[in-house]
Amino acid sequence: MAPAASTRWCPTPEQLMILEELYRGGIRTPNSFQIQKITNNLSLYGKIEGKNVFYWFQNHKARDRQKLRRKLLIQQQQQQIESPPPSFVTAADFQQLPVVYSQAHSFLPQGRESSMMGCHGWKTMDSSSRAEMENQDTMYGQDWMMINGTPCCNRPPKTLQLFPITTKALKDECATPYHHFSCSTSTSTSNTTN
Amino acid sequence: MAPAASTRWCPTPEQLMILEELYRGGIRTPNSFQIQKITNNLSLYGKIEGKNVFYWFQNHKARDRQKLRRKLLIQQQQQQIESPPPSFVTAADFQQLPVVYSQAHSFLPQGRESSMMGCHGWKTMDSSSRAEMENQDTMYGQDWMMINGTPCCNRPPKTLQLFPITTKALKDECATPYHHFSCSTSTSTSNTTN
DNA sequence: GCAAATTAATGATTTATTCAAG
DNA sequence: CTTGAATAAATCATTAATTTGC
Repeated sequence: MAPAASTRWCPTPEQLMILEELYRGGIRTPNSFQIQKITNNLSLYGKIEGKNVFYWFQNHKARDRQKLRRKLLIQQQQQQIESPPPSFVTAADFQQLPVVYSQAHSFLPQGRESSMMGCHGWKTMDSSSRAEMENQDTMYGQDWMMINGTPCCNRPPKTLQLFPITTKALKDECATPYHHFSCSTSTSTSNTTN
Repeated sequence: MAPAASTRWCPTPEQLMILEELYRGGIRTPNSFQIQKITNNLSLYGKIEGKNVFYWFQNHKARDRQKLRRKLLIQQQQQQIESPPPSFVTAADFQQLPVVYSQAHSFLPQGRESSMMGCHGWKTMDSSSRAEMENQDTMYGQDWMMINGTPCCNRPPKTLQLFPITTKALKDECATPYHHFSCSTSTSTSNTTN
């Protein structure tokens, strides 16, 4: 019997160490280029794919936030113990550390995570790197795309041979995606009927 | 000045029609293969990328659910008007149309959307197609990956030339992803230190 | 010591929200 | 207002730690 290869990525200590350093360095939501590079580099230390890197940052960021939220909640509760609540609610109650994020975030300003971004270690970088990094953050990878909760590369869509007018055949094809799967990358982007 | 090409995908009527038919046909969360095929096919009718297809199904499904939820809420409210609430809660209250989905779904059985799946048009397909389709639903695309909320393809990670031991250079590289970006696809998957 | 049983971490997916173009 | 795009939160699922009884 085969070793039944592990179904999920298991980061090596080296990989983890580097990822954490990058995180501490301020990287939160790496774009396609960054992920590709990180993946390439980390592959020196063990098998790894881009999606592993993507998920790692996603999860790490989320669980950091979560940890912080809990901490704030506890602090809040502590405060409530120290100073018993007033007999009725005052405006001041809403100017304190505000409830749970999941309840409060709909009130937050503009930027999705403007308050979260860059609260770690930016200062440890020289300003030029930082500038480039921030520039990166406002860029979105436009040549990558996400699929099924799994992503995929944006190769110029290749037209299938024999695509029928009716959608019947398409449905069938989608039901049995194993057949007819070719991979040539001809650049026939002839349609711009947009 | 260039026409400043539209920043987001604008589906053509044909594309929309096909997507909707596929949706009615039961497709909800197409996997990588399906998305690739659909994309290829739809590209006959206008420019389109895989992520457009991905997002389309994502949004369509979500907004369908949303619509349904609202409908149920209204129904519920109607019922409350017709028959005024009992003086206290009875078991029967929990056997009726159950509150808002977002509140109720944590009580649902196993499958993530077992109740949601297949409530549209499965019966319009012959059983063999349906079987294949359902089989598909349990499969995950393993050769695609997601990036930045954008995905990317799983080319075997190519090791960079000159990757330093320290992460300093990696950080810099990630900050300036424009340089040193090469695209050869050598299959050097030599690491399995898992 | 050492497995089976529990629990904690964390990788992977899906769903809910939000932003913003048109 | 509708809807494409993107991100955050919630959830699932597997692996690692840890505990427990022997």
